[in-house]
Amino acid sequence: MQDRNARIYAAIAAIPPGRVASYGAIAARAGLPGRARLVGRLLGEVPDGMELPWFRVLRASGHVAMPPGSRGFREQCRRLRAEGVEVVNGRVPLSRFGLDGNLDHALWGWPDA
DNA sequence: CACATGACAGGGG
DNA sequence: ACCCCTGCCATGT
Repeated sequence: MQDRNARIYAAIAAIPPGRVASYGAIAARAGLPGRARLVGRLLGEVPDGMELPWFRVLRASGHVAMPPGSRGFREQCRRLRAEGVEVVNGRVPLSRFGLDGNLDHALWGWPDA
């Protein structure tokens, strides 16, 4: 059970800077296909201080998942732009920055393939 | 124990 | 491209 969370965190930590991934993609890479919601629930409970690139996780549509205008929303957009990711109206062009759905899988440098 | 909720996703209209 | 509905599943009432 706890091991499950660890794998999800690992999947998120593996997203290269300047790129983004969807909740579903993270769940899949963590060996939990179809459990995107689980990933979202976990991100909502990331203990302060835990170092994790949570801001690189978006909806499958490329949208930032938090309520537009909310504190977290702005924080996420800010951090993404800080590393060169383009955010337009709370949305990121997955065609260019997305890790899933493209030919960029080679960039996921983790232990499987 | 039944029911509502949620940082989700995919398919259809 | 947007809205709605359905499938999912852990938590909280």
